[in-house]
Amino acid sequence: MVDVTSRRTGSRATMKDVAALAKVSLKTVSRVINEVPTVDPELVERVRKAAAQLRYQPNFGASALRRSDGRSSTIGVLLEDLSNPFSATIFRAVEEMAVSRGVSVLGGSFDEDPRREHQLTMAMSRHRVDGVIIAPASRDHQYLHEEQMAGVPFVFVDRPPHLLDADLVMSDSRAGASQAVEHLIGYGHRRIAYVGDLTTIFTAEERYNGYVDALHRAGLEVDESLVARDLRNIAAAETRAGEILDLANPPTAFFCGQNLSTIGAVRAIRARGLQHRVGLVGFDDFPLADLLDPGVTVVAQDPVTIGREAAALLFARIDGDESPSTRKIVETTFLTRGSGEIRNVVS
Amino acid sequence: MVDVTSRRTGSRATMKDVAALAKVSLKTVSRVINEVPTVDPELVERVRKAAAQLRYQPNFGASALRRSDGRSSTIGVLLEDLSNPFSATIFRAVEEMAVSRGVSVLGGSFDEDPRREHQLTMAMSRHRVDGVIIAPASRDHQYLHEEQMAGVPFVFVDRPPHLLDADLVMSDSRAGASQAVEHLIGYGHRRIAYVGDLTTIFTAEERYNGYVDALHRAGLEVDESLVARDLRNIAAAETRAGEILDLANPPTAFFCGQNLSTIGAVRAIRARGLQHRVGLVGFDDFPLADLLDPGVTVVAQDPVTIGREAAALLFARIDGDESPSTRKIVETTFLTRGSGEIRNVVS
DNA sequence: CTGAAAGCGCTTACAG
DNA sequence: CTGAAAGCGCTTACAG
Repeated sequence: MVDVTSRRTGSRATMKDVAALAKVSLKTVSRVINEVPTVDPELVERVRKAAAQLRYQPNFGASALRRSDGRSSTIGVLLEDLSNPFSATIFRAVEEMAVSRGVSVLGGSFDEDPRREHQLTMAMSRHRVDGVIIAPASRDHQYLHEEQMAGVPFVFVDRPPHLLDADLVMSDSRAGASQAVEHLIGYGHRRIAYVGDLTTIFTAEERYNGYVDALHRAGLEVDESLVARDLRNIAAAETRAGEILDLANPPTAFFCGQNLSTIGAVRAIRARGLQHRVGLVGFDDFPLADLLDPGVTVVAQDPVTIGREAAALLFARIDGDESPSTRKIVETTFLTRGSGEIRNVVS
Repeated sequence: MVDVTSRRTGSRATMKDVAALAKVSLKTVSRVINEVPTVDPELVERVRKAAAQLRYQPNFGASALRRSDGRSSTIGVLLEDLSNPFSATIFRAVEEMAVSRGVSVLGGSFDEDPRREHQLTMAMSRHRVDGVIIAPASRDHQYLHEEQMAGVPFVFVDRPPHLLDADLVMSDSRAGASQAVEHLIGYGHRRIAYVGDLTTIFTAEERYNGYVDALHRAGLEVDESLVARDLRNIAAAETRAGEILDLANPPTAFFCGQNLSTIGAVRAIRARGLQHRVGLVGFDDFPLADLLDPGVTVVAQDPVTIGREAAALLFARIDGDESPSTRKIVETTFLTRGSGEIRNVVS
């Protein structure tokens, strides 16, 4: 049985304790723990036994403090919102690569708040992380230059660095958005609404630009009454999409710049029973999009690849890669499921 | 403009540097950084200025190494799968409380692999985290007793500790499952299938038990041909649910023990066009469940409250609360949306 | 209110 | 192949 009365003693075995038990020097214990090959096998055995007996766990912090490379075996992954499937999938992809290297991951969410970005990156600095993967909320990243100078690599995901030289992995938002809108135009739509995220977000801006590009290329004007931006969440998107649907001259289709915007628009459309009459294409896929009626046509991003590529870049930098910074574009995939293939029969 | 050529110098200001610039002792800098009130305001000002000028960031690792409480300002949050909305929501709830205390969060996913649980908890130990919130994959947690003895509190979420005395926050799976099955029985169903997660998972077991309880209370027997367990993902659940639907004597309703199982069953039912004829209630809510046709009736858990309560407990323990361990049950909510209110017209 | 010395647990740099 | 000394950046325990 377990002794459940004694909650804590506060003691932890150190290398010194292991050395004493194994009757070797502290330095020999250090060699064994760090798997330095030039140690007498018999001593290795003694140290291993003593370490196991004392349940010795090395102290990463103490180790990092003294070692020349200062490695903490920790990285930071700071994204928009870890409970959004896009961020969560990137996080998991990074986590897999980190675990395989024995590296732990500090996670954080910005919720589009630049102050929180500063707060969390500062925390990463204080923890002396070996590197950071970041989807920034702010639009000025000069302040991270200090960290880079101190040897901490940054890999940006989903949004590019501004006034900072750093690696980047993201989707081609503008092209993907254009493709989506052209698809709707191809189905006869001329009045296409736009519902999107905060305009401070680079990708939201790009997706709006892609929407405008496609309209212009088709000789169509942007009708401001059909444009709803700066929508932070599903509820806001639903409300604004509803208002647009209730216009005297409503749109025949929607392009939505982000997964929460899409879900909000879907709700507004369904609330009015228009889901089989109003076209819809969303940017970024989401779970169950194919199970709705109609299925939701989307420009799917590939967050697994984004996360993997970002992690691969980060660990290469941590391992000493000093080559010029990279800008990696991950392909989007157009998934037709029904909502984007509703032909306009009005005009 | 930013100098983007120099990638790193490797240098970081230390307290010593700040002390030299401010012309005070190292100890005075330490006092200012730690906001000890008894420092001459003029010296505080000088130190603050010097620290800002040198972009000084305290080294948490070095601080933790020397301080008597050994605090690293880090906690671990180890869950089943951070990309599942249930885990992700718990993580975010914990993150909020941690950020407000200036604590960073190490995140990890077990994917129901006990070896990974050992690996990640060992990593937490090496990072000397101040506490851990854990939804364990293993069924024997004696090995964590060492950590507890060293003063690291553990709060279990979703699954209870076994052979270990620790706090717990979870839903009442058995009661919630019973309620769901009784609901289906109330709509005239007698042949109710069960589709659920790995039997090694405590909650999966409990939800199955709740299913059996409800059947027995209604005088019904468990028909093994209608029971599908140990399903790890949506695809497996879909396949098995489909096989059950294709039986010569199929069920008239499903109870599903977890969100991925539910989604798999929904897919199988829809693939056969039976969504308005076969009843369905799932355990654990998921995004868009209300937008499906019919909406999916669920026993909703409250991961926000689970996360908050777990974090509150953990931080209380970190702050020295030595009271006996707590077992906190968070209420589930029954959400009727249509799929569970399909009346059995067959028998 | 301020500071010089010692030491947290480990790795480095060196000597044997 | 092994070990004694010094030091990473900070806080403690103490003296003034």
